[in-house]
Amino acid sequence: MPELPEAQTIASALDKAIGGKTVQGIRLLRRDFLKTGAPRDLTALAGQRIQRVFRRGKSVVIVFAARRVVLQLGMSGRVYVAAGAATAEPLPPHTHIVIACTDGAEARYANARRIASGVHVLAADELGPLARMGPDANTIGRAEFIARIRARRTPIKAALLNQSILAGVGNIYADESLFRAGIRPTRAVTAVSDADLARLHGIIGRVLAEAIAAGGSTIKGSGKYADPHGEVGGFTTAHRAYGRYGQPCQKCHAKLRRTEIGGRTTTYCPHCQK
DNA sequence: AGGTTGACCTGGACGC
DNA sequence: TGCGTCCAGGTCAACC
Repeated sequence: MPELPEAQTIASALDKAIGGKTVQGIRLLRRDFLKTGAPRDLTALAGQRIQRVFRRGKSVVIVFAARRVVLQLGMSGRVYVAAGAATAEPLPPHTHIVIACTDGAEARYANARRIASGVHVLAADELGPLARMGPDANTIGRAEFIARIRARRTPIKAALLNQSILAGVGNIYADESLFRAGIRPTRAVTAVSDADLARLHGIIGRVLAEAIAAGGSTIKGSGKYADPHGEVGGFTTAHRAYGRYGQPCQKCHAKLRRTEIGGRTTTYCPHCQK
């Protein structure tokens, strides 16, 4: 499930592969993935130059002079790049958009599931789904982080997952950050001190930075993530909480517990996380 | 208005 | 081996 580090890895690879290049043609293979804009808005990008590709929250944004194309990856979104002879290879399953550049490079957006996924073709000054996003979780300042979290009256984990408060944190990095901070995910924001929020802010920044450096996390099973070159994420082995319920805590050896917050499976250590 | 819940979707893991 | 069942979860809409 691509969260900020996985989206960052994809956006960086895509920027390197097609940034600055001119589009020869764009194919839309499955129309119902287009959430904003018309199919012809997309195909009309032929001949246009891709200025750059960047990440915002968990989304990948492809920038043209007069348009932006936002790829929401959802749970199972993947992007592949191919160049030269590789473009002759069959398209990966569930490929919905193919962007071919004049030099032969190709970017392919695939997505097996339609959950929380979609493509938005926006005007250059239009934000679309980006308008609802709070600041990126890896660059937000400490004071603003504390103020935005403080404004809520929910469990701390629900606040971290809320993209309008903070963009980019999903289930994996919420569980991992709260484990490292020793804060129980169910604890109300009102019961978390400023000092703990300040510490959590630093930990989230470090966890995301480490995950980006490792190329993200790959979870076995549905929507198995890999970067545009097929490399799986290296951060998975660093997981200490996510997906480890029933296994011993790596700090205290207590059995990790599972609960549910906002409909998401949540794993925590009943001893280390208060 | 903020908080919470459920729908959406389908591949893969797991059990018999 | 093959079938059935369950689980995963980001986003949005709807409701409280």
